[in-house]
Amino acid sequence: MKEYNRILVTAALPYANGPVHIGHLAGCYIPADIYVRFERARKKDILFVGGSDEHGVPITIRAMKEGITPQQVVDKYHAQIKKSFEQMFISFDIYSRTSNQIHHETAAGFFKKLYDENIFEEKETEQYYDEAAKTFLADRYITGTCPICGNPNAFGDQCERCGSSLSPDMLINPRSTLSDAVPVKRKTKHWYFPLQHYEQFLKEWILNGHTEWKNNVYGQCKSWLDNGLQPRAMTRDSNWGIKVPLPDAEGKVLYVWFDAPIGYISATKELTPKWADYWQQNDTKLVHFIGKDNIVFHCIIFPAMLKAHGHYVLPDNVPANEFLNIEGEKVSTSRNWAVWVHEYLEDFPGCEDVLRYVLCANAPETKDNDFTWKDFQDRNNSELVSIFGNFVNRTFVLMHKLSKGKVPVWHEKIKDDADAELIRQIDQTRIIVTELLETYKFRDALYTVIDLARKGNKYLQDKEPWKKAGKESTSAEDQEKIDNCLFLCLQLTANLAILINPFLPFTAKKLLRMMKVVERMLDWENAGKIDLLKTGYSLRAPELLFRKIEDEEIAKQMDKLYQNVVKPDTNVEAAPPIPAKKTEIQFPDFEKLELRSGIILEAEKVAKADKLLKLLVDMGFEKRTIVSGIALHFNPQEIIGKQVVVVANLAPRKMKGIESNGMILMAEDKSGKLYFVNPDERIEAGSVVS
RNA sequence: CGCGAAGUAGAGCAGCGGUAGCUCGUCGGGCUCAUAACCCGAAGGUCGGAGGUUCGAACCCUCCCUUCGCAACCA
Repeated sequence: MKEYNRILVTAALPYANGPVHIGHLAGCYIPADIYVRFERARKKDILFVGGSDEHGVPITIRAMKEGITPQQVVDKYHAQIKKSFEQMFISFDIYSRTSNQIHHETAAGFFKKLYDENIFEEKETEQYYDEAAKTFLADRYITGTCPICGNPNAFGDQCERCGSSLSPDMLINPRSTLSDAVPVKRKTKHWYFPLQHYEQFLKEWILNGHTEWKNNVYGQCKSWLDNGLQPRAMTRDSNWGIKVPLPDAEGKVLYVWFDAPIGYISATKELTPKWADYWQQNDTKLVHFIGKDNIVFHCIIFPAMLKAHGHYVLPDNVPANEFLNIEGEKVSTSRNWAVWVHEYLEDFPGCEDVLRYVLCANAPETKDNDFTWKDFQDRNNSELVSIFGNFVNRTFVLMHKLSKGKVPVWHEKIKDDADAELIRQIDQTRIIVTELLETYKFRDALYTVIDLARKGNKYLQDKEPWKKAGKESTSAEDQEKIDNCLFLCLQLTANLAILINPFLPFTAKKLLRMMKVVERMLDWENAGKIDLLKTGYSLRAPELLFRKIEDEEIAKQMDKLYQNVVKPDTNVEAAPPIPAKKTEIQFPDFEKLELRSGIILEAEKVAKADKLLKLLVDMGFEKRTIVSGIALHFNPQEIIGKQVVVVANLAPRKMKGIESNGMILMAEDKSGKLYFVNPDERIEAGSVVS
């Protein structure tokens, strides 16, 4: 393994378009923080940088909707997010923001260098433009009728009803979601980053060089690399973002995924004049903590950018987590199906570590996991309170009862097998936890620490010091046994403080206070030692580390979750009265349509497509193949012989490799059920409809 | 459509060719210094489904199903 002399840790930049929820914490901030605290305790030279991602179209749209400026939007959420992280003790060395001057300069400079070296390809394309909102439209902001299933509210990139991926050109009657205007095509120029030139390099670096990366990360990278990389536009038409630093680039900004990862660099610059050591010295270990949706940007695009720029180090690892669901359903900020961190902090003051614990113990490290309030309560009450907290508490209570509140003497001569085994376990735990943390297995590491407390409980139970002390007067021999037992339990408590510190820093602090020792004791090199608390040292009275969480509190949270959720809104589906919204047309426009009646002769499902039926329709003068997205509504057998109306002069289109020559007219009710449109009596196939 | 990841007891996970296991939870018993730990015992699984390879499959192969992610939002 490579020797590193310094470590740079980044956590994904949260988008300053809303508050953070527990999925964000579980995804990358808690794992990153655990790792950083661990390495700091090992006295490594390590920096932890992060910040808010404050550019991109959704912010401008939110600003428009709320009638404020984009800057006001990001100011509000940046402050809120930063505060949530601080309160959760996420120990960033700097939490910056991409709207900073220094970031604008850094990102623009990065772009300019690539431009000057002729790395970009300039391309002019036609894109939809909203003349009312005076802006180019991202695919997502164009809606229209889905050509596959007829959903009138399909988006330019995807139809959410039938799941087909689309491009804006495929939409029938496209409209802008911003102004409802009919978008027009306009020419626009953009700068493309030729990812394909870095394909060989990336293959070598990742597929051969980083086989240790997590399955989900490695698999995703392999998939991209095997499919071949394409040039990717690194600029956008917008006025909110980092201006493209070229003379002929009015109204152009950097693509957010070009700008955001450079934010890691800018934040480091802002933090320290020695930033270049962390980014440009080969002996730096760069680690990106992210969620799975971000894998491609951190493993493919950003490294390719860094490589193109030159001089920069590439990530040593990208331990991406999967997603956290809540009560069985995926987090949705728009439906308000989320547990917001700022609300948790209000509802459970002093329980920051409980959330840190639960989100780590149940972290989505290998697959999507589920957060439930019941699980939250159980883990708190049985693991934190009953096992960890209880061990510490009974140790302290016994120490005050049986050893006058002081660390007792250790009598080496009567050390027995149980003592030796406990000492061995303490050191063993240190070794295992160290290795697990080094390999980003935080869930297992945390379990191992809790398990040590469990072993402590067992040791105490087996020794039963309270029994020996129960008599009128305790014999000297018994007192020595009590001394040894409590001595080891206290040393174990000190070790627990060190080992739990990366995970539960508030708890570690409390333990320090109870033991009246300084923060330095938490240095990782002290783990495994059994002379951390000196004989004769008097300790404070125990304070409870954790409190029980009652059923009512959980019930309250469940109510809150279910009451505040935005019901799948029929508004969104039905609100825009589509027919009224279409622009008026002239008779010649209508005349262009050739509508004819036909009769379905054959119908069969199209293989490997859920929604498509392949139909053979008798048009009188000919028989035509038409592919129609109605398979979810009709069985092939029952529609044979059905009379239909066909748009006969629609340009042919291939679907699933079958050429479709026309379109069957269907009517749809509010529930989405489809009905054939046809003459109310049988007429000759091919008859003109007008 | 395709690609990637995942699907093992109520929950969370391990096992990845040789009798299905761990933690929590549930039920019964013992013990009691403590925010009821610890000990003993029990219930609970056709290891997503169907085929195949093998003396033997949770594990290897094939097909299928479900969930999540996937290049202009998103941990």
